Amino acid sequence: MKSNAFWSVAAKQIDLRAAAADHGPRAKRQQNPMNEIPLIPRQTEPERLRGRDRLDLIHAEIRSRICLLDYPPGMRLSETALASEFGISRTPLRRVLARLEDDGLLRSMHGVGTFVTDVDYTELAQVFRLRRELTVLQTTLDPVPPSAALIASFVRLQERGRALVDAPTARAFAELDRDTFLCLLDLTANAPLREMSEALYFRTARIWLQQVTASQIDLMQEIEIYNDELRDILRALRLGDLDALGHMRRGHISMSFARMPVLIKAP
Amino acid sequence: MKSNAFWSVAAKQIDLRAAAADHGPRAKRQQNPMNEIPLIPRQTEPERLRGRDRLDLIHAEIRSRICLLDYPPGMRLSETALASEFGISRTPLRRVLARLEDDGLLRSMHGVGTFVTDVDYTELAQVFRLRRELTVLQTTLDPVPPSAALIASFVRLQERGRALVDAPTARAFAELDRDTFLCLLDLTANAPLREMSEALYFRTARIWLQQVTASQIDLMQEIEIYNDELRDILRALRLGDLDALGHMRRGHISMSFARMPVLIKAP
DNA sequence: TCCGCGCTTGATGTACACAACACCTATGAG
DNA sequence: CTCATAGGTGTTGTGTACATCAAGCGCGGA
Repeated sequence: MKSNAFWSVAAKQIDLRAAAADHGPRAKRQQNPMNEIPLIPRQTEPERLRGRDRLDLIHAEIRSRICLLDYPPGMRLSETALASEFGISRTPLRRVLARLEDDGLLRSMHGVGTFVTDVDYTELAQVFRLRRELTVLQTTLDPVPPSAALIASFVRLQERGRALVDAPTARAFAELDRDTFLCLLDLTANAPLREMSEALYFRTARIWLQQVTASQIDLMQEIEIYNDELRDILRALRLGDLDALGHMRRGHISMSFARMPVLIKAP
Repeated sequence: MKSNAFWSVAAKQIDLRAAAADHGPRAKRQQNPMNEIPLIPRQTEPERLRGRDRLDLIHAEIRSRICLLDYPPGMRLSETALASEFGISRTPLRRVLARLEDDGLLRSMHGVGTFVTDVDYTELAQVFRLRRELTVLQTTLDPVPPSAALIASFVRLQERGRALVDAPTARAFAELDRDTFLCLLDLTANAPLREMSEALYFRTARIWLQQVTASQIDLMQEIEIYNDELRDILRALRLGDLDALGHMRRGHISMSFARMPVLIKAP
């Protein structure tokens, strides 16, 4: 009997989360409209996807668990346990873990185990410096005029940010930041830039949450700053001034890194 | 009996090529100095590497074959044939192919086969625009002062470029361009930037060679232009003026794309 | 008491057989 | 003669048993 704990219990929140946040983990999936038109949309078991889509969903799920510290750095992941949880064998699961290892989130050692990686200061600084520059490119390289739907999505994000003041939660804040990032990724049509920016974001997103949890960063102050940032971005979005938006985000990212307490100095 | 045609016949050129060009396909391999110090350097069978290094070598080899058009776009690759050639099973080979698929060089379809991807004009233009910007970052983000060894390597590259005038070969030109690119990648210490730049380069490197082979680009003219570029870069290297180097390269990349005849317009 | 060696144990990595899938071809009905 | 359909055939994807490796543990000797 396959223990489909994931597909039955967690499928609801996953579907919601993935549908909203999964803008493009594999951007190379071009739509094949003629290929599969199920005459009867099998809603009896919507949880069982086919082929590569299923692995993409599992990839996004494990990545989310790592970035939300459900799997904290240094934790060992059991391949057999994960395989049985997702109802698949070790072979396809290992493909997912290999991708996560290429993303820099996991590291597997023969005979020892698969561990969630930790981020040292050097890597963190390098990723932030690169993200700082790529943020500007996201609004200057192949810019897409903000659509009404995008602005509407952003208004909802802003409401989530305001609601966060009354019920401050580090995890909800991290999810908001992730969804905001993915939403703003639609401002460029450059597919390689989108893929790389997304990979870079998820590579260090957990560090901030880690420090907030350790009470080394003031959560309320961060929420206030973030709401101001959302306000600024929405103004620029409504004006269609992508240049201003990009440079403001560059400043915010730079300051966000500056507010981080330096954990470990490079030796 | 394993048909070790690759490890015995092609091992020599592979070792040479990989040692010179393989600056870092997997940049996350941090050196573990204490782990393996073979007391007796097993030169009796140097071809059999262990664990992940072997897969990295196979990955670089297949990638090289794709970019040098040994495997032209649209060609079908047989998993069983490749596995037997490299003397391994399908399981670890499929991990290599999965990475190549993530790199955008392969596409495998269930029940049909694994094919070398073709690059359409939209993707080519997006990659070039992004590479154009990243080139500047390679000399401004975490710059490394050019060492004497780097300049010496570059002098050798320049000699190869001059020798190309007397014996013009598209393939040798492509190899020179690849080695030059990888050599200049040492000018930045930003590991994520290096990884992404390298991935982007190999994603579209074959298009130029494809067009030269089709006689749509004048090879001799390209060689002359390239030698001028190498001269300019070496001047900037000797002066230590990385800013000038980066912006000159940006201009060269931009013109290189402009000289390409437009194959297919986006529909 | 401390060091060293070998066994046990559990992990990842690999090989192989089978399932799922798509294309091709032949065959038969209209 | 044409078209549809069923089966053959070769491919990729998956499941499972086994090989390989490293860390922990216990035992024995110095």
